[in-house]
Amino acid sequence: MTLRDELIASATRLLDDGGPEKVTLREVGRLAGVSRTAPYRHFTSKSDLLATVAARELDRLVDGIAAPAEPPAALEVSLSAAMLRFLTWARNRPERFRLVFGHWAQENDALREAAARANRALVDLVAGSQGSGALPPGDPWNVAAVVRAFLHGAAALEQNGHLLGPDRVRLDAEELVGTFLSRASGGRTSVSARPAPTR
Amino acid sequence: MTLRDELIASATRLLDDGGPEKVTLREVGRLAGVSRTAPYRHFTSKSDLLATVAARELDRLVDGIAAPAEPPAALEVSLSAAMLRFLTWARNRPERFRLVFGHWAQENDALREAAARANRALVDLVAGSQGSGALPPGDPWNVAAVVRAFLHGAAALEQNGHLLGPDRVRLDAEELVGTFLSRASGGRTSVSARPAPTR
DNA sequence: ACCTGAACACCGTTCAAGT
DNA sequence: ACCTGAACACCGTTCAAGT
Repeated sequence: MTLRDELIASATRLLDDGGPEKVTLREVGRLAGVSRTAPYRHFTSKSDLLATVAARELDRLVDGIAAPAEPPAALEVSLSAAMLRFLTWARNRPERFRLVFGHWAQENDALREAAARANRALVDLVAGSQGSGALPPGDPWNVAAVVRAFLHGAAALEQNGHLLGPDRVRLDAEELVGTFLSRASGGRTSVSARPAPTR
Repeated sequence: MTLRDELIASATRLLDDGGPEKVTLREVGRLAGVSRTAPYRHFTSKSDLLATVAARELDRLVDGIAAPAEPPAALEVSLSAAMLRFLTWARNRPERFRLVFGHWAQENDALREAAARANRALVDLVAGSQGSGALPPGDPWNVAAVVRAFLHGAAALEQNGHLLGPDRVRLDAEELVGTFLSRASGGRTSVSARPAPTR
């Protein structure tokens, strides 16, 4: 394991522990057994280090979510399962979710590439679901963007406590997936499968 | 105008200019013609100051968006117009959008109250649209949460550059509203009204 | 009651210097 | 080629002291 990888691992641990502001280069270096300026030989800045963490996590996420089910499932079930898996990930790794899908002023090549790959995987799932009638027809990029927006918002609002029901009861993001999909399909299907837990 | 209001105005200006990290208490004080520790007589911390800015902006937003149209419009047009207005606000005031709907660890009373008010306004719009058939039936809190999640995600992903079409063309959040609403209503209506610009 | 100036404990980043 | 230690220019926050 190279020092670069060690630094990424340390940064990820600190991120999970207390968000980006807890990821100080001093502590990252200390955890890797190195000085506080050593990270600058491997990353141009703290922002660059975090972008690398984000890119790695997004790649991992796509691998975990887009993996074919065992045994192979119908495509609309795959879409629903993928959506639920995404929400589970966002809930279990809130800091990573916020980092990966947060605000990136100057973008990192690896992160942009990972985002494009994630998008393609979703478009494929959506197109498949349209073919089987679980989603209505229409430009798959547009429909995928609606799905993506819904998922992102559900995860973000749940974390921020903005997903309120009557009397400030917090709503469950997973429950919304059922509402979303049944409305989107015009009542043609109703899916309520629970996802296998992501690692 | 009290010093407290002056500090809020200064903080808002700095926020629009360069995000929360540009809102330094030193500069907030300087803009208000006061020392850098003076804000601590009016806010317990920088975070408390920002929460107050967020609460004010959210109140303003609800007033601007939930205002009855002139002349009065059908309810489903109101919902569509409100959604488009929200997206316009988020695009024109990206830092305020991120602040208001960002991560709030220790919540502020005023902000929580403003969020509840915004939620109620949306639930009313959704319930009205269900009554006129523009949205399918179902628990209005659930349907409103889906609408809210979609809107939040569309605004956030557009800002983050994650809303990609084929060949990395950036998709238009407003276009997605049409897709979202026509799918949600099961093709019963198709709305494409453009909103009046928010100030 | 409200404000100030100095001070404290942090940051990210740079750079000359070491091996 | 890679790492270090000191230094710089910032932060938020505290606190004794002023009016």
